[in-house]
Amino acid sequence: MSTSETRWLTAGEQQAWREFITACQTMFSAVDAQLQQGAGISHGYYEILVRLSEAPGRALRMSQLAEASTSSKSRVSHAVARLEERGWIRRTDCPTDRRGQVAQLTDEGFAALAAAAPGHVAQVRRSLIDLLTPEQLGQLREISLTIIAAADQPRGPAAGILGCNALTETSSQGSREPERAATS
Amino acid sequence: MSTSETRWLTAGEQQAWREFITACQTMFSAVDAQLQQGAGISHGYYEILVRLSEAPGRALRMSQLAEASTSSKSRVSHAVARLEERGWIRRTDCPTDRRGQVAQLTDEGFAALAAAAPGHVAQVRRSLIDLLTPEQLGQLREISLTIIAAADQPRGPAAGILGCNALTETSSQGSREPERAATS
DNA sequence: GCTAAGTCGTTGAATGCTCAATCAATATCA
DNA sequence: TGATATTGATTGAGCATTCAACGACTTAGC
Repeated sequence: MSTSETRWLTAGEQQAWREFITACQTMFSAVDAQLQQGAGISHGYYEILVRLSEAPGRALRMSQLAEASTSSKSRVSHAVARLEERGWIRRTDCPTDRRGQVAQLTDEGFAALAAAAPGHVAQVRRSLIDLLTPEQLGQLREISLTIIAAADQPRGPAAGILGCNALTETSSQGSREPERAATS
Repeated sequence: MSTSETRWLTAGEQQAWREFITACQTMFSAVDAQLQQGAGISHGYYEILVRLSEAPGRALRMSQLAEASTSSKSRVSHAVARLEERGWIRRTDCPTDRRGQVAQLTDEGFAALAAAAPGHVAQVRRSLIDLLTPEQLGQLREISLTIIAAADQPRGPAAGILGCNALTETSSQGSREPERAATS
């Protein structure tokens, strides 16, 4: 509700934003398509299987699984239900908390994951890793960590005198055409 | 079908990949949430409106709209149908090709976009632009363009002697545990 | 001109995600 | 202890996206 003037994106910022979106779209759709084709599974489901496979006993509480795969409880609940139908995951009652459920990767699930992994890794190389120099990979890591850190502590409007904008020059273009500033 | 050994990701590569995924998830979900809350619209739909707003006459053929928003014809078809129900887009027959349809942003649609833009831009700043130094923004652009370019010409297995992997050291860890190599 | 092939766009089914509502079990606290 | 709040997880409705199939039209080749 603040009355502050909108700081529209500069041309360069806008380009960066749009190119970034396009890159993500093409990359993730390629990864998704490969997994769908090679393993009949979406990337989201694949992540769930991976997190389980890495957990002790290949088992996790539903909440922990949700957190580990950075997704909602609801999503995990639905997904695990589907994966249970396939026989890749088994759900059991948690012994220490009678509200809880424990999702465990079955041997079939583990085998399916092991079968899917090589094709997926190859795709990840093709779509990202092998495209970048080691320097670029480091830069990307740095950028990713910055984004994640900012999301973890979403500081409100008052974040010190300079706020989080200290590094960027204000564009202050006045009121531009909405077309040019809508950013995507 | 090739019998080549899988080149698993190194620890650093794996970290980079996962952090990148997490960053994208958190960032896009924040952007999506803001748009949903502020304008009752998903980011995908917002993009469609933006592309139309930038087109001459605020109108585009369905196919061009699909291409401009890097999405499938089917998706655009469904989305435009929904946006037409809201009165934000109007569909008319194409005068030069009787198979074609032209989607045009209505005044209501343009007004809705103009109303949504400031909040969206602010969110994009908060979630990405203002978090990065100008150098980092440049690096991100470079990386994005590389990814996009690679997707445009998905060269087959034979891409010259060195292929596209010339820049990366082979990890060649033998057959690791599937858990450690599945990458997410 | 006529057929074959390709393009434009829509449709419906299947799948996955989000949101709000719900139930059951546990924590909190007076 | 008893009332209330909180947490763990599921459910179902609603919506977006994908995929394959289709109908309509156009283009290319002969």
